[in-house]
Parts: sequence; C-alpha cells; structure tokens
Amino acid sequence: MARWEPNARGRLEDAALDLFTERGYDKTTIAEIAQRAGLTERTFFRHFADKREVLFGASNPLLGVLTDAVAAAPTDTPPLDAVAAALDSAAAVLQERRSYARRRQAVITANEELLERELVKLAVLAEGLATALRSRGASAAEAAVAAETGIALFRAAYASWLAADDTADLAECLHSAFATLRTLAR
Amino acid sequence: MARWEPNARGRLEDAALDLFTERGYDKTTIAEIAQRAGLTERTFFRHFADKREVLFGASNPLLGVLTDAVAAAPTDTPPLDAVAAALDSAAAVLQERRSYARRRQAVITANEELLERELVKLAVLAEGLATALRSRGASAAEAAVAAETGIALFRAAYASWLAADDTADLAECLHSAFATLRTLAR
DNA sequence: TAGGTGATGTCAGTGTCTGACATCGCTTAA
DNA sequence: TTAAGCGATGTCAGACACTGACATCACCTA
Repeated sequence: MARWEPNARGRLEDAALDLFTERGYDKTTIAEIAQRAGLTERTFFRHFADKREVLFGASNPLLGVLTDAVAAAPTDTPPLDAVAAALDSAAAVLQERRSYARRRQAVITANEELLERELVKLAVLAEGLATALRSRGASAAEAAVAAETGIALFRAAYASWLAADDTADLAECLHSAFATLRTLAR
Repeated sequence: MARWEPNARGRLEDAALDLFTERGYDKTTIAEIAQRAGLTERTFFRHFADKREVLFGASNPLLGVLTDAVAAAPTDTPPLDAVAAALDSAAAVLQERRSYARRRQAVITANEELLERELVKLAVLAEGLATALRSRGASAAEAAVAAETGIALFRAAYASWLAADDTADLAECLHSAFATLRTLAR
C-alpha cells in the first residue's frame, strides 16, 4: 500500500472548486480545502503558490497550444491570421470542457481577486503569442499589437460564448469577433 | 487648530510610493506606511481597500476622461475612431506626469501582484469605453471589440512609451499602434 | 540492510485585512 | 449658549493567507 493517496494536486483542485461553488471563494478557507482533500494547509501551499492558483493550474497548457499553433502556421501567413489560427486551436481545447469552463467561470466572475488572476493569465498568453510571432520574423510592434489584439478578441468571444446557450460554438464566436474587428478597422 | 493634519489620503499615497521605491513593495509593511504618514494601520484601510490600492487611487479619473471623450465625439465617428480619440485625451493627461508615471510603473512592473491590479484597472477602462460606445448606438459586439482592441493598443503604446527615451510622445506611440493594427487587419 | 529521497506533517511565526467599540474636535439645531 | 450628533481617527482582538525550519517515514537504491 502506498504511503499517500495518489494525485494530491488533483484532489485539492476538485475540493477547492466544489467548496468555492458551494459557499463561495471568500467563505472557503484553505484549511477546509486541504481537509476535504485529506491533506494539510501546508501541503496546499506546496502545490499552489497561493489560494487563487488552485483554479488556474489548468491554464498553463493553453500557452503551449497557442505557441505551437503559431509556429506551425505557414511562413507566409500574416501575423493576425496566425494568431487567429492559434486561438482556433485553443478554442477547440476549451470547447470540449464547456460545462467545466462554465462552472469555473461562475466562481471567477463572482470574485474580483480571481478576475485579476485571470487577466494575468491572459496577459501571459499574449506575451507568449508575441514571442512566437517575433520568432517567425514579425517586428516587435507588429507582434505586440497582433498578440494583444488577438487576446482582446478572445476575451470578447469567450464572454459571449459563455453567455450564450449550450449550442454556441467558441470558434464561431471567435470568427465573429475577428470579422467585427476587420469591419471596424477598415 | 484642526484636530487632524489635512489630506491623510495623500500623505499615505506619498509615504507608500516613497517606501516602495526605497525598499520594495514586499519589504514594506502597512504599519510602516501609516507610521510615516503619522497615522495608524487601521486608518490606512479606511482609505484604501487593500495594500495595492494605494498606488491606483489616481487611475479612476481616467475613466471619466475616456467616457467623456467618447461622448463628445461627433455622432458619425466610427467606434474605433472614437476610441482612438478618447485614448488621445487620456494620453495627454498622462504625458504631463511622465516622471511620476515612470516612478510608479517601476514599482508596479517589479511586482506581480501590482501588475495584476493594473490589468484590472485597464479592464475597467475597457468596460467603461464599451458602455460609452453602446450608448452612442454601437452594437454590443462592436463596442466590446472596439473597446478591448483600443485598450490592447494602449497597453502596447504605453509600454513602448515608457521604454523609450524622454523625448517620446505617448500620443505618437498610440497613433503608431493604431496604424500598425490597421495594416495588420487589412 | 543502511542510507538517501521526497511528499507530507507539525509548529511557530509575520503580515494583511476586518469588526466592534472608544475618542473628541467640529457642526447643527433648539 | 449648549446639547446632541457627526465623522475621522485610534485601540484592540482576531481570522486567515502565507512562510521557514524541522520532523516523519514509506520507498528506492547501492
């Protein structure tokens, strides 16, 4: 028999999302999360840098998806199109977990602190996109503008996707946002 | 003689920026800030919701500048142009306090927590811009995309302005970012 | 079989932030 | 003129987030 139950990190994530949903982020202490996961408070902080991070551990993979997709785009693809393609890949990943995304987003939008952390994660994605674009030969200015714009459109699309009914498609929301931008920027 | 020295809030802001610059945000306690301002820790929290907020109290006025400028733009101005004009007004405000902005930004960029708060403030500005655009007749989608895009460009422009030498002009950086976008979105 | 490794536990802090109540110059109304 | 109330501040106690130092002990490896 193993000394510890496996997947401590995952148990903490599950316990946290459950408790946050049940009684809210503020009203949940780390001791309670740890207890539900059968661990101690100190162990929580060995897996997550702070209380918020327990909700954002899964957002790291998206960075890889985005940069890979940018790198994989044909060399002659214009920057904004490469960004659009990358966001499409990310959209496919998220589309699969719509109900989880909804549940998680409900907790996040109910709390200012969590919103802050989400914005940081998106800014990190923007930075990653910009770096990937530069290594494809885009200028610093082009890369920054294309990446920031892409993430801005993603934010708008993500919000309308989650606000819409269950049949909505994130990729479609994204395409619609890009189309709107191209009209506005004409 | 008045019972208290005047401008407690301003004294706290000054003391905080000084201490953050001297020894860093993390290494400064609220008790120290309060003491330098001749007040107590409890009073600090009556003026600012949390430790970070002492650096962001001055960013609220920008919201008014932006929404006023959008409202003041001629009715036939396209959304993205109205946003550009509004950001120009904000740029003029910031251009006057370049040295203060630099000092403050040095503290902010040195600390992840503070970066988070700054992103939230920018998101609030984006929300305000979108609301102002909608009340001018823009659709929800147009307003969201134009506002988010405008703030994204502002972020890029602000970064390059602060990175450049003392002769740089924020409005020019902004125009350059918009020009880059219009090229990319062609 | 001895010793090292690594995830976890225990404990004692520091600092942020909050609620409850006290203080006391100043303002307002009788 | 005075009593009552207001409002910015102080005092105090405490919950909770987060950290450093050290202990534990199943498991692996030489």
